[in-house]
Amino acid sequence: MKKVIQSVKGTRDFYPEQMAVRVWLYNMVREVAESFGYQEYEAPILESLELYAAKSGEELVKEQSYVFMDRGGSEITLRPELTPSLARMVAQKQNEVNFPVRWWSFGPFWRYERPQKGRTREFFQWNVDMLGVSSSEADAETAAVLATFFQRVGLTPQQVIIKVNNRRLIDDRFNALDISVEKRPAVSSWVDRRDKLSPESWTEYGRNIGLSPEQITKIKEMLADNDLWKQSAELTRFFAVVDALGLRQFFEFDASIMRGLLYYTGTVFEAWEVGGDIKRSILGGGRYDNLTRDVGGDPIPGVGFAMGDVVIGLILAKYDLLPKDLNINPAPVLVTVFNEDCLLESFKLASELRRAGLKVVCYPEAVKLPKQFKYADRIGAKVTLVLGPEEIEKGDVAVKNLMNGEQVSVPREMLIDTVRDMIGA
RNA sequence: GUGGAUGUAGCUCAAUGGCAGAGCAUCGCACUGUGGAUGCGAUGGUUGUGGGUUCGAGCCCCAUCAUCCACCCCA
Repeated sequence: MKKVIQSVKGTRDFYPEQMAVRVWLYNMVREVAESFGYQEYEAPILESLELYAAKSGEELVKEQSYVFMDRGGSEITLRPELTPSLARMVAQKQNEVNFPVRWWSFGPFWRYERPQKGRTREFFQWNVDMLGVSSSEADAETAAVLATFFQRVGLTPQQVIIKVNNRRLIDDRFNALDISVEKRPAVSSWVDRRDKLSPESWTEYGRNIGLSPEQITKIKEMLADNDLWKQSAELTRFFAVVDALGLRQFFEFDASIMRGLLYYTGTVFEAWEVGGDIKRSILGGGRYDNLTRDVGGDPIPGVGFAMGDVVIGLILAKYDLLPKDLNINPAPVLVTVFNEDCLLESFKLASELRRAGLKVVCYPEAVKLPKQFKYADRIGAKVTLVLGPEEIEKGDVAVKNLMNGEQVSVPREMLIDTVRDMIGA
C-alpha cells in the first residue's frame, strides 16, 4: 500500500460535501450583512509583519503568525486577522470613501497554534466593520448584525448569548482602584480567567500579579455588579438601541469580558454558548478608535467583529442547524453512452441540452449501461437519457425518470420540454 | 511550548502473549439495452515506523512519527 502524502497540519480539505456547507455559511453571512447595507470587500492574504506589530497583541504576532521571507527579502505574514488590513485600506483612501463605511468580508486566515477541537491553523472568518462613526449606535448596529445572523441560522438566546462590556468603564474602575496602566494587561487576563479557576486559586493568582487584598475584593464586587453598565453612558445607549432593534434578548452585560487584542478602546463583546460545553468564545469584537492612526492614517473611529467558521460550525452542528440534503451535484441530467459508435451522438445530445440551458453530465466512456445508471443514481441525477441504435434510427431519445423509474421514448424535438418537465425546471 | 489518550483492510472497529477478523465500501455474478433492493462470491494487511523482551508480540518495554483531547492563547 502506498502512502498518500499528508495534508499540512491544521488545514482542512473541503470535499464537495464540506464545501457546500461553507458556501451555505457564506450565503447566510452575506444575506445578513447585505440586509444592513454592508458592502463586501477583500484584503490581501499576504501582509507585511509590520502591519500587525503595533496593536494586534504580542502573542498573536510573535508566536502565532506564519512569517516568512519572500525572494526579495521582505518579511511577509499570512494574515492572522483582518482588522489591521481594513484599517490600512480605509486609511489609504480616507478622503475618498463615504463615511460611515460599512464593509464585510469572508475569507481565510492562518495562525500557528496547536490544533484542537474548534481550532485549526487555517480557518475562515466573517468580518463586519463600520468606520467613521464613534457613536454607541454604531456599536449597537454592528452587534445587531451579529444577533441577526444568529436569528437567521436558527440560534436562540437560550443557546447563544452576546456578552458586552466597555473598556472605558473598566478603565475608570481600575483608575479608581489605583491599578497602574502597566499592570492592566495582567489584571485583564486574570479577570478573563475567573471562570476557569477555582475561587481560591483565582484569588491567589490575583495576589501573585501584585494586587492588594482590597483591590481584589473591589474587583470581585465590580464583577458581581450586574448593574455596573448603567454607570456607562455608552453601554446604556448600546442596550437601548439593541432593544429598539428587537434584539435585546441576545445581549447581556458581563464585566469580565476583556478581549485579548490591544486595539480595542470602548465597547467590546463576545458570543458564548449558553449550555457551555463548548468552552470558548464563538466570536469577538468591539470598538477600536485608534487603529487607522496606528497604521499611519488619520484617526478614524471603527467598530467590528470577527466570527470563525470552525467554532460556529461546532455550535450549529450541536443544535442540528446545519443544512441537510445540500445538493452537491449540479447536473440533474445524465446522458449515457450506449457504445463506441454512439459516443459522439451522446456528446452532441448533451451539448444541445446545455445550449438550451440545462445542466448535463455525459458519461465519458462507453462502459456498460448498468454502471452508467448506477453512477447517475449515485450523483443524484433525476433524469437519464439513452441514445442507442434503436433511438438513433427512429430519431428518438429514451428518457428515464430516476425518481419513479418510468421511461418514455420521445422524438428529439420534444426532448427538451420532456426533460424540463421531469426535473421541474 | 506543557500534559493526556489513541494508531490494525479504503472507512468504522474487533482480536487472554498462541492461525489477523467483522460490518460498510469496492469489484464480479444472479441481470449482455437500464440505477436504488436482495442473495452469492472475490479483492483487499510488513497491525504507523525503528529497536527490545519472549519459544512465540497487534497485545509487554523503549524510542520516534502522526492524529485527537486538554492547557496556553484565540475565531
